[in-house]
Amino acid sequence: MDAYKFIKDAIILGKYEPGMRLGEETLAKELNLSRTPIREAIKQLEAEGLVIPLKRGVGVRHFTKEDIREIYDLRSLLESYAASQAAVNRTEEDLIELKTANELYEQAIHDHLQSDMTSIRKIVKVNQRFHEAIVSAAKNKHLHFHISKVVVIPIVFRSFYWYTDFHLQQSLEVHKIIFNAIENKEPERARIAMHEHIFQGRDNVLKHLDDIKISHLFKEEIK
Amino acid sequence: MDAYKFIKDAIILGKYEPGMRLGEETLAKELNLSRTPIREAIKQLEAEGLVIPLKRGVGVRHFTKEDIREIYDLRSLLESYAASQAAVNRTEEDLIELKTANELYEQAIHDHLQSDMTSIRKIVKVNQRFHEAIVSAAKNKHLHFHISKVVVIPIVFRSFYWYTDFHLQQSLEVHKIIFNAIENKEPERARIAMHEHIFQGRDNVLKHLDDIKISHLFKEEIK
DNA sequence: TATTGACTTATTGTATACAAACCAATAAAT
DNA sequence: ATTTATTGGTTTGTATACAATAAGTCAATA
Repeated sequence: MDAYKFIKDAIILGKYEPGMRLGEETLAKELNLSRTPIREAIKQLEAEGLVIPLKRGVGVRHFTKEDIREIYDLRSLLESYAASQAAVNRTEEDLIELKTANELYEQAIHDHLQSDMTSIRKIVKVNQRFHEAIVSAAKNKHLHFHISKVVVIPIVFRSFYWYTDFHLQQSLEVHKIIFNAIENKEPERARIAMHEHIFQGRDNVLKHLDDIKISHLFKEEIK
Repeated sequence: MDAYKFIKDAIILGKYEPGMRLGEETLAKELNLSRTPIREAIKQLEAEGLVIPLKRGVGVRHFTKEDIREIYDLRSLLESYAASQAAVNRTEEDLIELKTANELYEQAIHDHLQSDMTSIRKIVKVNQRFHEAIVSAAKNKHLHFHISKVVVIPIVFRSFYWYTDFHLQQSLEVHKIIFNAIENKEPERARIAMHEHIFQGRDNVLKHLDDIKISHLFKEEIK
């Protein structure tokens, strides 16, 4: 298996504690590979900022509350812009994908049962699909590239864990507004709605993050 | 010497043609290193998008006119935001650095002689210092991280080559406006000025880029 | 008891050898 | 003549060995 993907997934799933020292040898054994491909994977992950060099070896990067604030600011800036550009550049195909993603999202929320992890994961997935569709519709590959790097981080600290039914309902409404604005080619309305949407998410996360360390509440869901 | 730095500098200086196939062995020989550290460097550069995997080996990424448009859009978005945030978060120290950078910029432009490469490079350098100071003053490490990746690319295709005296004079004026806005804590004015500034740069580059390939007009300046 | 220094061990950095994949060119067959 | 197969050389992918360096440990001394 590909070392880069494996380690990245492991980080996203929270398999490794932030700050925890990962030895090359250990990772190599775990993956039945030699150190060489492991090192390359790590270099890539370093360049993406998911992993940092430690005294000896590397560690999953530990994100502070300050980081979270900064990342959401940045993400909001980028995705709001993507939404506005989507409203300008979207094709009919984009619109179809957007519509599908949103219908699936509505469905997933409808089917959702409080604190059922399977249905939460489903929601996370279709939510990602909707956001991805918007970024695609914006037709800017470089924007896309950078957003994809920024978006990973909230996943690492389990932002979705704190979704409440109220928040989900609210999200659904905003998604609809965003879709509508993009459909009707109203960039400014799309931008504002997206901005609001992401800040709702941010506030929701920050509320639950008063100096608890964000680590790993989902150990059981890791194979 | 560090392989990552070496190769990156070589790309920025235009030592390698875009799309040109770079073999690991060749690079290794050039640097008196084995392939192992070279491969790591390449993986990092790939993650930054400066280099792409080719049929055989890697190549310096070739940026099209479309890329340039996208990159400047993105850069403008990010740096305008940085300017507005700088106007909010700047400290007194930031202000001093900003002032210094701007005075050096004025000096450099004043000393500038048409098409003298040494003085052009001087201008480029202090210009970078000014922009860097703004991003620092914005106090958002993640924003900083992504801007630094975006900013490299215009350097790769020698945007400064086409600076005219008129453009330089214009730049100086805008720099002053930006500084002023940040000093007086006027985020919106800073944002707009920065946006305008970067778009002037963009238009200037695009004007000169009608499907010539941007490659490497400065071979002689490379050791 | 704390601190320094030497020694031991663990971990990364680099080189190199070999395996696998790939491209190209040439030869054979239709 | 055109297409397909085969083979040779080049280039990357992976493993492994060894060198360099940093960390940890324990004892000796202040």
